[in-house]
Amino acid sequence: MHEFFLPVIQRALTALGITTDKAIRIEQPADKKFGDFSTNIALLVAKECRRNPRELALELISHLEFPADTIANTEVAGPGFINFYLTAHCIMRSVEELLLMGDTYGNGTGGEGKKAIVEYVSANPTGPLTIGRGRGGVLGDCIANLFETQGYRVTREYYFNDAGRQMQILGESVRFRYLERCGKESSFPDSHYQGEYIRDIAEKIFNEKGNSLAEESEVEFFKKSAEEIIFASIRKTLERLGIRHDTFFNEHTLYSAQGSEPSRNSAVIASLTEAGFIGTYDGATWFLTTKLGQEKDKVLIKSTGEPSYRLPDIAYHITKYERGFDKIVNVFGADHIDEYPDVLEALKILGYDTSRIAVAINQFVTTTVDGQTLKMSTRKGNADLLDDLIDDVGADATRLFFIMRSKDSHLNFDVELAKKQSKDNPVFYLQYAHARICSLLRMAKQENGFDPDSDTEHHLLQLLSSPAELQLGFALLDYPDTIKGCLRLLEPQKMVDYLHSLAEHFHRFYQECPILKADADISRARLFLALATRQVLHNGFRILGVSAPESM
RNA sequence: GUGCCCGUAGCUCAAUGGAUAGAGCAUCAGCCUUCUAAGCUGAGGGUUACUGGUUCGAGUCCAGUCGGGCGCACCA
Repeated sequence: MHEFFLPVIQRALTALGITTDKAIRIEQPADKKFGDFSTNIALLVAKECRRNPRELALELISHLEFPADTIANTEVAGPGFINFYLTAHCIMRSVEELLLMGDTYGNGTGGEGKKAIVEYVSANPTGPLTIGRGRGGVLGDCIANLFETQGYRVTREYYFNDAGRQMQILGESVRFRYLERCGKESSFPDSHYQGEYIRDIAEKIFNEKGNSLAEESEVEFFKKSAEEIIFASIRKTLERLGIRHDTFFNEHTLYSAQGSEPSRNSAVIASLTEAGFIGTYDGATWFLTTKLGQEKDKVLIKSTGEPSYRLPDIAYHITKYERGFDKIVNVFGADHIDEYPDVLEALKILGYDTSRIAVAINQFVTTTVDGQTLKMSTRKGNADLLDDLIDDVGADATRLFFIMRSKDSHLNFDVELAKKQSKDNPVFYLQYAHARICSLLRMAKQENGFDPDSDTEHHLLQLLSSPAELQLGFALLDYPDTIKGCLRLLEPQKMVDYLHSLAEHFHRFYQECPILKADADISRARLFLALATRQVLHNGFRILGVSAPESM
């Protein structure tokens, strides 16, 4: 609805000869007695105009010109708010349009012709996915979905490294377990991966190779096998949540020279050297971030000659620019919080427009079972596995629980609650609304021959006028703005809240307004309203990646 | 010590600088001979951790204090 009000208010301001750099904002008052929509523009500009805000608001009102039969009333209230009340006609007209748009309702055009990349999960294949990773995975997936609604061509990317030290340790861990399996003495180090899955991998190798590798001192085979097996399991887990990446970017490709061209890592060092931000001391090559006011310089190439993770990270981001992405979104957990500012600084120095980059950081997940908090660590092998959680509570609850809290808040995942097949579980409240509508439509077809595909007299909606009907209709109009709000903040949680409140409006409407038992025209009008609600629930569920059950 | 996040009802969490701080769960009281009661209606429950500041207006912004989480490697 923002698009509806903004130009009208802007014209009124111009008519009064007021220019301001303050953004006009349209908000929805919490309390309906302050209107369906409201603006504080008079309060904002009053000062610079040296005017009384109320008087200014009154004058503004007289210059507002809305299309016929859309605004029932405009008033000035409080210190100078301007409150607007929509007509029933306006609300139901919009619901009619919604029905015509169907699956595309809520979509925008802001991203047409643009490319976006969303990078998420990006776990190295050292072990099965943990619950903590799941939160970032679902968050990233939803963000990608949100960008698609605006017309962006979205690439979902997974960045990984199969060459670092952690992978080496992984290989060694498997080798130790394998030797144990062969009946040999092995002193498994505390520093290595303790998880049961290491034994499973060793077992698998033993079953295929017997003890033929017992004398093998090279760890390479064990590492490679482990990587393959673990990666397959990660992808399988993600698939269960409906998360599919388009591209898997191997960090190691940044290390090797391309024909006569130097490696991407070297190219970064060369450019940063040219810019004067590279120094060498203590046997290492440093990014001179102290020049940018930071406390310490950051190592780009270790004294061993290997790049630290920062260098390929910078090189990696350059590829995102070179691949032509207009919007670059990175999703990661709070433990990587210190990582990206250096990357941004380097990109800035190298002349890249870092305003294209948006970073979504999700805080940690603590899992509680029976009120007990579980602490996790992949290394120690006592991690909560994402797979186990999905087994326990199902994919829908897993996804919804991960995004029903703001990404900035520490998520308390109550496994007992998510497991409950009862109304305590918020997943059911949303899905129930959808199932209820489907059931209603089935019955309408059976008993009254109502068929949404051929029955298109949507104008009957104009017959509806009760508060429950209008409030539901009004809630439906919020959906497009909700998407935009989610995108602005990279925060799908707002969609969960919105859908919850939409479901609430529907249930109230359902309670108060007989649908199949009403007079023929009213009955059809209410069916259209229910149909529109189902459409919006359906569209919203698709963004969240939650299923829309037709019966429960 | 320092960087980032958080501190809001008994619990889990909302609230683009706006008007009387809201939901769910839990507690209590109502609503099914009627389209799915996995629902609806109502009640109680708050010094928004604390202290200052900015402004017409602060849970929100700024400074400080106190608590909790996560980082602070020549690991990723």
